[in-house]
Amino acid sequence: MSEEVPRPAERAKRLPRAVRERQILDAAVSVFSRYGYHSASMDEISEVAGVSKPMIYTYLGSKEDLFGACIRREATRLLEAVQAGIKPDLPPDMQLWHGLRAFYRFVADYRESWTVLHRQAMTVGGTFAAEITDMRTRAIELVAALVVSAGTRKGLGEQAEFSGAGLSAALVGAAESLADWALDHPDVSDGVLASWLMNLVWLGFNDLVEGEIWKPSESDD
Amino acid sequence: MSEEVPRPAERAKRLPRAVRERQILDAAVSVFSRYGYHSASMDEISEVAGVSKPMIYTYLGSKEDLFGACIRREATRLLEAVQAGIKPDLPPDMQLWHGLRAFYRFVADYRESWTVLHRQAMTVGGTFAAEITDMRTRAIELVAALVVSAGTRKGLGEQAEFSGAGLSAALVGAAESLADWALDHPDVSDGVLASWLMNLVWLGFNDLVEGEIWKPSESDD
DNA sequence: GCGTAAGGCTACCCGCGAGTAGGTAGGCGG
DNA sequence: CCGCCTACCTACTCGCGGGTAGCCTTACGC
Repeated sequence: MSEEVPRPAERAKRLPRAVRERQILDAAVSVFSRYGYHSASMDEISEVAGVSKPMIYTYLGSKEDLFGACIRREATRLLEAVQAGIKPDLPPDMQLWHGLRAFYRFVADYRESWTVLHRQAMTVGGTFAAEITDMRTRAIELVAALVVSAGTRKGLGEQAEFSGAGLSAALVGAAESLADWALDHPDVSDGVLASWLMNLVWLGFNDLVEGEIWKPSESDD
Repeated sequence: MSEEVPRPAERAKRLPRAVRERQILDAAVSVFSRYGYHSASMDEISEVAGVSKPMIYTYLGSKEDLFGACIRREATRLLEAVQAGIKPDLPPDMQLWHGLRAFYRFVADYRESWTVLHRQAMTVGGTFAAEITDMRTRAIELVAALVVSAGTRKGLGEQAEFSGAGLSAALVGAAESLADWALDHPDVSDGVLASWLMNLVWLGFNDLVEGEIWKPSESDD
């Protein structure tokens, strides 16, 4: 049988480093998103990647390094996706709406990325939690800027700024939570999700800005 | 020195089982809340509890059992705290407000409990995640019932019910996120937190119910 | 006082998984 | 056609931490 088998590329061999790194990161994100940082084993990641364990260590370093690389890649993706969706010269509510749509589109398209970023990254003590918290803080501040901008534009200054940070934190949490909910309801489009949130909070903001506030009907307790 | 030391309870010894179980659970909640399930070691828990490791195993079983016991105790505490705060014969918005206040009071008083329930319980694959998700779902359904009740009371039926589940998920997420935010701002009282949320969402709901809806100003894209 | 059961401990086992040593193979310059 | 560098693997080490075997000791009943 001197005939050479004509398909030597079934299990692709001898690929350039960049390609392998991509494969490894893809596998790592997938495994981390399913099991979380601690329960994920390097053996399983290497298996999913179709690569042996030492490859991972030579290319991406330790488990923590690998996880960091995942986090950073997915965070960048998310950030770029949202920024690409925003049109900076629109009024605040439209900016928020477009940002939300882009966000939900991203979550739907890359659910593993979202899971790793949102759920798993907090479970690794130390650096990554801080990094994620930082990203989240920036998102909150961005939203707060929109809200305050809308507030001052309408003339209400002090109160909007005071409660702005808390409200924005709440809004970001609402958006995240709705994203998780949407994972179980894939038939609901990103436009509908964004609209729900806008209806929920923006009308609330609007009323606040107009000076209408809710307060307990009787001041018992 | 035949004189007996009158305070034999400095390093208390030979305590009844119920007391030890309490100490162990307290220590476990504290350690789990700091490090998460996987990174927490039984050795550290035993050290914090002031008790040796075998005690934990004889009294509370395996690590997973111990964590389960923590989750269940803290969940019960939270549930009872919120239920104690609710007055069932008030109108929906007041019920929600009282529930929120009780919730934020609990989070402030037992921040470790909250951390374990909210952050760490999801990181243990399987049963506990399901249990927590279940609790959360019940909370969402409860809120949804309030919202729909307020909606139908005002005459709007179909639309409120349709988006009710998603909106409630968002609201619960907002409440949780604001709870996390409040952990870093202990000077903000539970009443203020609850009021912020009410202003944010209830006014939004109100507008929805009244038929006023937000929509993108121009239907580009 | 003295048996006995319940409270409590020290000192160990052992599997799992992160990380590595050292060797093989295939392509490319010369 | 030959060396050699780089892609790549098999097969190991080793420490951490969950879990346990077996022993000590104090209080209390009789």
